[in-house]
Amino acid sequence: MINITLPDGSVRQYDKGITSMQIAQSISEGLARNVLAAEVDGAVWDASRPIEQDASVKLLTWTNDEGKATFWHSSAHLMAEALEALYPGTKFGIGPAIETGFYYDVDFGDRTFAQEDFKKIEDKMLELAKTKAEYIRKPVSKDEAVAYFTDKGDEYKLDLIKDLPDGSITFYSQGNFTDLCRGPHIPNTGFIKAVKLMNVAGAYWRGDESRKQLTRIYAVTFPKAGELAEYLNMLEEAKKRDHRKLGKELELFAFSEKVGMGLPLWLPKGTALRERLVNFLQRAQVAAGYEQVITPHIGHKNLYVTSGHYEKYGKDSFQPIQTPQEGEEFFLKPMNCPHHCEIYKTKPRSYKDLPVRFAEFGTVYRYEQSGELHGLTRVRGFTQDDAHLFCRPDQVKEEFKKVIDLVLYVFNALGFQDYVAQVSLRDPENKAKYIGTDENWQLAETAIIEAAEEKGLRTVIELGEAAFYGPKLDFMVKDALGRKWQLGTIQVDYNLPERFELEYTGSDNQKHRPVMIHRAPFGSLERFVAVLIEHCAGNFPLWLSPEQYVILPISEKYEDYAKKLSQMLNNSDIRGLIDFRDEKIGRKIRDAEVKKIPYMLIVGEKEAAEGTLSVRKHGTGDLGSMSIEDFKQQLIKEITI
RNA sequence: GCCGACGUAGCUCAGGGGUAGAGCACUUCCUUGGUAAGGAAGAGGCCAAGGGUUCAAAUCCCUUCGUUGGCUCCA
Repeated sequence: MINITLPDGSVRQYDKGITSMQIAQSISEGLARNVLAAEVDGAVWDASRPIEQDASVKLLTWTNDEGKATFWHSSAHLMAEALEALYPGTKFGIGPAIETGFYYDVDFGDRTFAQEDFKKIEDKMLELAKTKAEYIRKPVSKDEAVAYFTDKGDEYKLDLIKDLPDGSITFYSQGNFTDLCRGPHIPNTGFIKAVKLMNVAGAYWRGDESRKQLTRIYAVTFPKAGELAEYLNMLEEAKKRDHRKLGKELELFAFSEKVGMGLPLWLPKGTALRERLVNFLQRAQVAAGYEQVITPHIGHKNLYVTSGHYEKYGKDSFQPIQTPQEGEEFFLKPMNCPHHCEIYKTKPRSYKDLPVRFAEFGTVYRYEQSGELHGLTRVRGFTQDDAHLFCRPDQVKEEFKKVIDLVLYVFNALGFQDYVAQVSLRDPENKAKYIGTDENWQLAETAIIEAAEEKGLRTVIELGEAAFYGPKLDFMVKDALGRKWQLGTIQVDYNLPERFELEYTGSDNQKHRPVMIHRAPFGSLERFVAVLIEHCAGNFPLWLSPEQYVILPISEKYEDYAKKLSQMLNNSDIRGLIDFRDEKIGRKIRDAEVKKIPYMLIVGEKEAAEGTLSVRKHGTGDLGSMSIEDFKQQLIKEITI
């Protein structure tokens, strides 16, 4: 007999070799029907795998993330089986579960594969699922594994096996399909009730640009047909908040083929929004001891030779601007740091002066790969809310904490709750590729981790993700469609102070190198506005809203009153417009609602006579009538942040 | 940059070898109205650009540009 500890702490006794599925059955039939896999002493196992000794067991169902991942991973095998049945000779790369669903990288040889084939594959998968084929685990020796895939002619699997130690290799089979796989899997294919292929994409084998590109098929499956419908519906809803769609509808920004790809045009309303964000941050930065600076949009080649960017990015960036002067070259500035370093050098600095903080809303240009451009989140010309802090090594942590405070202040003011702080550190295996002394890195990495901890940030640590010049902390958020974007960033830099030979005089009267911290709470105004649009689905906080009200006269008889009202509101710095169109009030309200204007002020005979206004709030409805003064006060209260 | 999809009126889209359609928006007229679309008429397009096949191309083929889903990249 062995002792099985369940998550509630209870201990049950079973015969040696019991499976998680049998444990589930001993608890209830209903539970057994839903068990997909089990966590045994922390590792996820097949529900059918025998347990040979005392263990703690957590049964996994569709409601656990691990259960879902197992379900989707098994679905990937099912899809592979369907592909093999429909297209014999298909070779398979890897087919993991992802956040929602799974993919499989496959090589169809010369056959082209397109979305028309989706239906056929979905049908085949459902057909195979109905057979309730069991997923069978089989440990194999390395030789056996090699023999099987050599015989099958699948070089990708062989490539994977090459790196696996003998004795750790397992195969999983279901129906007519056998795959190299560590597992675990769901009990049988019958659990899979709904299938949807999402899209196809090219993906390099093992993520390496120099290797062959395979066809990656993304799909998602569910244990109930209704859940698929729900999921597709959710995707539709998410699309409605896509910043590219809302940006067009709300007339915030546009792109023009003639101007060039990835170069956003800010329309009047978008500009109004952006300027308010700029003013907001500028005020906060002044309060935090920053000094505003301005630098040109181009810089001499030598600036970037000194900074090292010329060597690293010269060929892959916008090409130099020539001048009538033979051999003279200027570059569009891809970042503001080198300019700010030169500002630092305009005079000798003492340790008593540090830290100094130079802030600039600096527009930069980067030649991003064409396939990378995406709405406002990835563009070729954008404005960073940049600043560079120059401080002593012993000030890094304190400065870091202050920057975190500033970022959190910005995020709070705009209602961002859902973000993760990603701390990017050196790859400990490969310290050679980083610049700067071991001691300084140690100091900076510790400072960042401690600062994040002391500020109570939800943090993930990524080893090897640091820039070559220093560790960093990025605030990551997700867009409406679940894609992750980096907003705020704080980076420590040992490289540029070195290259620009920045110094300060210490209390010992010796020259020392300052540490440079790059930081941008928004990241870039473009990306921030994009994420903000999606975050609030276009319903901006009142203080940011391009129009705060629209006056809707019942008929043209009340236009004079509307103008008077608008004048009074404008005098109190409340902005908006009047709908003079010859339309019925119902129509004007509808249009204002669609345009997401926060307040609709309806004025007619009654209001004009009493000197009041009838207020309707976007998305809420009629608030009744109130005096002009009351409305003004209410708005001013709401606007104050 | 690579793989796939797409590009028709300002917007959202239908059509599809025989020289273009809807709804909304726009203009004019009627209507002067009370909390999410009043009525009528009109105007608007080299069907992304270039080349080819054809008696005939918006439609089929090729190239380019742009958009888009991924991959790689992201100072």
